[in-house]
Amino acid sequence: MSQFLSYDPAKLSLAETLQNILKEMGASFEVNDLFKSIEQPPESNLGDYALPCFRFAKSLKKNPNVLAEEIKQLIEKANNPWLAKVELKGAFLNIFTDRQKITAHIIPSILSNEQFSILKKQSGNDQTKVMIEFSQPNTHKEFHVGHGRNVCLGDSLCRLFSYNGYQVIAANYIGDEGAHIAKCLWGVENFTGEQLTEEVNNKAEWLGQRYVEANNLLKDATPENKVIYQKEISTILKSIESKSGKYFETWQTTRQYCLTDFNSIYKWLDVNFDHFFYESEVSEASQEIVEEYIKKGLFVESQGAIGFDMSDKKLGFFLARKTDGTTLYITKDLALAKVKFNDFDIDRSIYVVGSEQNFHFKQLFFALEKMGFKQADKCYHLSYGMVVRPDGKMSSRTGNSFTFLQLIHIVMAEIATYLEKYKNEWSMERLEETAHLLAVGSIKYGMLQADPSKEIVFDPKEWVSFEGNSGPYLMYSYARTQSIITKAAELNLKASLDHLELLTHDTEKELMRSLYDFNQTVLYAAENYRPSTLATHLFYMCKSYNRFYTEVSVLKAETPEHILARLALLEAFSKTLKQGLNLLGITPPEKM
RNA sequence: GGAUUCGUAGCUCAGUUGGAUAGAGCAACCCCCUUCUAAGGGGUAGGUCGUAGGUUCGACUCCUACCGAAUCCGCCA
Repeated sequence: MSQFLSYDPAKLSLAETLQNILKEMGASFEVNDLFKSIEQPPESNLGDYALPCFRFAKSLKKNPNVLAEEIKQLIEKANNPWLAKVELKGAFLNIFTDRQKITAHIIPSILSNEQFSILKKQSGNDQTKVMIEFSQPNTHKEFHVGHGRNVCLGDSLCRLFSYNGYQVIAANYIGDEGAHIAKCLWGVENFTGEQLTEEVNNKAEWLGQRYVEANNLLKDATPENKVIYQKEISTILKSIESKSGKYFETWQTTRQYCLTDFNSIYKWLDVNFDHFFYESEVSEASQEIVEEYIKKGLFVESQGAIGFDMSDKKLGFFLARKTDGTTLYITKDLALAKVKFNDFDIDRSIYVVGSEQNFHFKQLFFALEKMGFKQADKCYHLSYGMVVRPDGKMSSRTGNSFTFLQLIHIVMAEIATYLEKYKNEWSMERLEETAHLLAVGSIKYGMLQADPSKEIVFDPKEWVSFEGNSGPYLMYSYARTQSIITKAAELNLKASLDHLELLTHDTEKELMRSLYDFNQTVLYAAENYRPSTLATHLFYMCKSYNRFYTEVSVLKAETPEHILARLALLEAFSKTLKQGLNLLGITPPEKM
């Protein structure tokens, strides 16, 4: 188990030394536990690690300040090769690592790529199969920026889990059935404008508009008309669900239009799925589940409908079948979960779904538990906040939303202006390629740098401002490394590990520390389902790099040895940044 | 009415699971391109961490109450 901590060998070694010291004193602590209680001082000049001694003082019944002094002396006596100096400040011990040893460890480890497989090899996660379900768009509706956030989050999560050694199945669950589609097709039937043909661009958007109109028509209808309309819609829904009749055919073609549109967005975003589930696939199974659990007595009749009374758990009533005999979204989720557990043999199931469905998942997971699924407690709902407009919420029902394609166009326009400086130098193809990479990186970073649980206020003006903490800033930092590396190659200069002891500048030490902490951050990001912590770390890493860039010169360094050592650091940074961006789903261009 | 989440600089947000003097980015003001890409770097200014209690060596972080916001609470997904 303590092997798993070897992504930070210095801290692990310190924890082991500490364990021996405390044992001598008569207190027994696990290495793991001690490892966790070693912190980072508030400022880097205070040291590399900090150890508050209060808890040890408590269990040894000693004065914390006195104990800290005792521990300090024993650490010094232990002669741990990773450690250089210990300073005492109240009950805090500030510990300085041996710079040379850290440098000699981290740079070669990164350059050989070993650093990037430590977690995969040593985490012991390789026997755990995780299914991450995300995106879940509804057909016959536009794909708006909120859906975009979901895709970016889910994709990054897949990459993070994979990096940490898990077997990952990226799953999509398409909502291709249900009342909203019946409404949409009803809207299509009542629509007199330009019809949907092969030539229409963004067919999902066209259908989404019909859906909005249908909703408005229903809302404004007289009570008598409303009854008629509802009946018509219900007829359409039944035709779709029974997979027969004229509406079934319309459903098939329009559904396919939407799937094609979605796939082109996934392709643009460089997001891949291992498996697609469809709501229409599980509707029959969901009916069977209702039957099965009526027999088992879990589901009961109530007000003409069927469901599961959870009011004693403050979860209200789980509605499984409507009075008209059709099932609901949540019923299909029961059937889908069963397929996931039984057919895919997964150990963990993660659902990336918006926070407005928190209650839905509480009901769902509780139902699964009571239905006897052992994996129910291995289900996790990664809830994320909505993307809202500065003037309020977005809703595809009212049409008050920003589509993802609109976002792409806004960002692309801004990037085109920036890339004009290469207009005469680059081919059209290269310009387009670079613009694409920059747009994807800008959007993904924007979606991921915020804590998932919080709302994102989507202000188009903010999103095209590419300064400071933004995707382009990180990609620009990467491009700056490539520029130097290319020039070095032209001069026949090769990074060398022979002079690493020359890396003593403040900015070099700061950058090194940031590289050293990379794996710790990635581990944390996956365990907490928070790509945002990785995004923040990468930002600080680039901040260090850009300071390094302005304060010291690589190619015009003091001595030839300095050039070679700095090239090694530069390459290590470049590789780490590229790996980190990859975990966010971002591929930086080599030049921008 | 109940449940969940949230409230940190003018704005947008970090804050390593309870640690030391609360940090960034925008916006404002002032510096730095004959020097590896200025989408960069440095600096100034900006704070009663929603409010009031509690828990302890120590609270932005945990507990309670209140104020405010968002979402959800049976025939939508």
